[in-house]
Amino acid sequence: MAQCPTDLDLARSSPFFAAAGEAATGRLIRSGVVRRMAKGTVLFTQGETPSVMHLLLEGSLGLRAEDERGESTLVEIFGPGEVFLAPAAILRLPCLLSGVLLSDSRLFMMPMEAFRDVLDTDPRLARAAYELLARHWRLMVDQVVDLKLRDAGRRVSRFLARRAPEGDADPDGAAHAALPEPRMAIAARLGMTPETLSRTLGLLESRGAIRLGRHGADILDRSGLLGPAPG
Amino acid sequence: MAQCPTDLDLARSSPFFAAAGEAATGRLIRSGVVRRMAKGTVLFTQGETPSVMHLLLEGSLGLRAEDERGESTLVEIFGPGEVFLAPAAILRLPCLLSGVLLSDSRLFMMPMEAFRDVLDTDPRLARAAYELLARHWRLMVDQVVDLKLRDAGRRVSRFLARRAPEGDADPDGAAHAALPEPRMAIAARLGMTPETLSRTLGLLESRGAIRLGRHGADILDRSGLLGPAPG
DNA sequence: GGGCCCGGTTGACCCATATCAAGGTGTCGC
DNA sequence: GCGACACCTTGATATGGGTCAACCGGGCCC
Repeated sequence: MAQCPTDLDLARSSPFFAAAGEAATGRLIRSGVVRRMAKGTVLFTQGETPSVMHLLLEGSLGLRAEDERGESTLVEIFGPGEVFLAPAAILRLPCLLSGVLLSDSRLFMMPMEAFRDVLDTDPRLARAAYELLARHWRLMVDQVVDLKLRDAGRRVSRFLARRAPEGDADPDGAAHAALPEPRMAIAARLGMTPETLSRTLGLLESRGAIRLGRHGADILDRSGLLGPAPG
Repeated sequence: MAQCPTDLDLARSSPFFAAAGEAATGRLIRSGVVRRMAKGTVLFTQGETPSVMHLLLEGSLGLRAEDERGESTLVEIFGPGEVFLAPAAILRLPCLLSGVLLSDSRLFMMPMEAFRDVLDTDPRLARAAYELLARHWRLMVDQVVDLKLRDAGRRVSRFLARRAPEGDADPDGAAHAALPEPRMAIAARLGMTPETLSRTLGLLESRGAIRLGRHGADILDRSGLLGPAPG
């Protein structure tokens, strides 16, 4: 009940609510609550029709898919500021994926009904929704291309490069890519086994392209990451 | 210039325009034209900012991705009724993919500016847009899961099963899956080489699950398609 | 109608990555 | 501080599917 104001301010400042405008944001914020949840918590489950939408304030969430045999993988890893379940909410369909917290997190949760009500009446929320979906569609397309066209080395390299801030002050191009998620999760996201991820990171380090640390990697030589040239 | 009325009626009856409502549909229809284009035509090119949106009336369009080395693949194959370039239009970003006709086709083409104008003012078009994007997002997620979790045999089997009408009258479960696209295109869509696709289809046929024809396959035994059991 | 060309199939081989199996190493509870 | 466990890495082997090359077969043009 007693929600910390800073949490709600954080929610307001997320890209999604920023795009949705004051009116819609106010209505949605009033309808929801902020909660802290532990690593491993399953927020929604593949095949179930969700009843709450989630905005991640802090932490990390993985979208997990399970096939008919019970094998599972991570389709995407999202960080703070992201909103989930919009497609299921919009299409009134069961979730395609489960949402699992990869670290202790803080979330803003709003009832799906409230979201749909505001979506129907507020054009700016509709706009925020289609912009969000367009962005997420592009993320998935990028990943399909990655899986079809690039080998393990290039996939890992691209993943590291995208995690490291581009405009780094260091002229050497040194930048830090945080990797707080378990290796297993990152490997699944990249469509490979943890063993292959480990070996690939080792190779990159031995070439001097990166330096591996506890919870991340320093990128020492961006051009040394596995590019188009044979790896 | 002289647009055939039946073409425009066809456009009106597409799921997208049906969801967009009369007003928006009328405005968009007036702003665009119907054109016939030959197989192989590139409607839009990866990296370029598009200026027209396309609605496929008849034929087949492939979304092609090319990586930094010039290798390319097909991310998705779409049939009549589908609308393309919505994400690029919405985000005002260059195309992530090229659009190539896989067969002679008829298209309705409307200027992107018109689309954006109506999108800003008509809530029903906004709704059609986010429903379209939500659906397309789910298609891409499904494909990522396919690529990460299922082997070639299962991918081909799922592809055939989805192409064949579910509610078939024949109690044997016999149904026809049309495969008008070149094998090369289908193989790329499924993330494999034409050779592997050919061998996999051959295997399915030798098991009596399908019968291969000129431009399609009859599914003789749905349960004989490669399922969870070892292939 | 005959030859040519292109998409498709078939076969032999190979490689990237999965799989299986130990062996580290840091962290957390006691 | 010490044990134990979880996570990660490293090593050896197996394999699915890619690659390369030869071989169809059918459509099309002359």
